[in-house]
Amino acid sequence: MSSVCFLPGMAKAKNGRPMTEEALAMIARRFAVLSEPMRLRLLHALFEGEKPVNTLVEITQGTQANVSRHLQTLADAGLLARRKEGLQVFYSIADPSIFPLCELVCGSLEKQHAQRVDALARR
Amino acid sequence: MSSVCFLPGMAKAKNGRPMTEEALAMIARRFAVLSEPMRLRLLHALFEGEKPVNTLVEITQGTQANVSRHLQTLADAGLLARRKEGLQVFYSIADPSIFPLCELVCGSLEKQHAQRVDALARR
DNA sequence: ACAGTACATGCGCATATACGCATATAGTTG
DNA sequence: CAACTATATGCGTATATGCGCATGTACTGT
Repeated sequence: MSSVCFLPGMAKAKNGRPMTEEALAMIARRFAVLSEPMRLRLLHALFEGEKPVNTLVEITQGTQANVSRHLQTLADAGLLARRKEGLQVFYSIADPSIFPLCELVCGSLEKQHAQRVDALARR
Repeated sequence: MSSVCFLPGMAKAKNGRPMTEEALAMIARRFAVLSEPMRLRLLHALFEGEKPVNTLVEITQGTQANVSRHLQTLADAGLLARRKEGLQVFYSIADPSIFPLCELVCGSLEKQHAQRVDALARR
C-alpha cells in the first residue's frame, strides 16, 4: 500500500484525468475475479445466504479443491467473508455491490439479445 | 444462437434457479472483457465521446496494433460502436451500462480501501 | 493417540490471451 | 497507378490461470 490518493474517479468519468496505473489494475482485477463461470456460480449460490464449502461443492458440482480455490480468490478480492465454525468454513457475500453489478450486466446482455432478435425479425 | 429463454435471472437473485451454463458464460465473458487495464483505459478515454483510433493510440500510449485489437474486442462485446469515415475509424461507447458499472466497482473499491485504513488506524 | 471429516494447498498440465513484430487491407492524394 | 495514411490481422512468444490429483492441515469424536 503506497499512495494516499485513491481511484481518482473513473466514476466521475467526464474529467480528462489519465487514471493511475494502480487504479486501473485494481478495477481490472475486480472484473477478472468476476470473469469465471464457476465463481459466478458460487456467488449466485451465496445470494441465498451463508453456506459451508461442502454445500457449495454439491450445488456447483465442482471438485472440493477447485471450489475451495475459487472461494479463496473471491475472499481475497473482498467479495466474500469467511467464518470458521468447527470443521466447517462458512462463506457469505461481503460486498453488496455485487447484486446491482450483476443486475446491470444481466440487464445489458438481455437488451443486447433483444436488439439482435429485433434485427433479425425486421427483414 | 440456440435457446429462446435467456438469462433466467441472476438479476432477480433470490430464486434457487441454477443458471444455465450459457448465461454464466456470457456474463463471465462480459466481465472478462472489462478485466484488462488497456481496455479500461480505452473506455475511459471514450467517456468524453467518440474518438478515432489514432487519437486513442496517443492517449493510451499503446501500439497501434494492440489498441486496434482491444477496440475490436470491446466492439465484439457490444460495448463500443464503430463508425468509418474516410481513412479513420471512430469508436464510441455503445452500451451506457458501462458508466454505472464502473461507478459501482470504483465505489466498492474505495469503500474497501477506507475500511482497511480504518482498521489500521484503530489500534 | 487414532481415525475420520472438512477444508486448503503444492504441483504439473493444458489452455487462453496480451503483446510485439511484420504484413495486409482500405481509402486518399499526387 | 504509385505513394502515403489509417487501421486491421497473422504469427510467435511469454505469461496467467483453471483444473485434476495428491497431499497437507485443522478440528472432532471415540
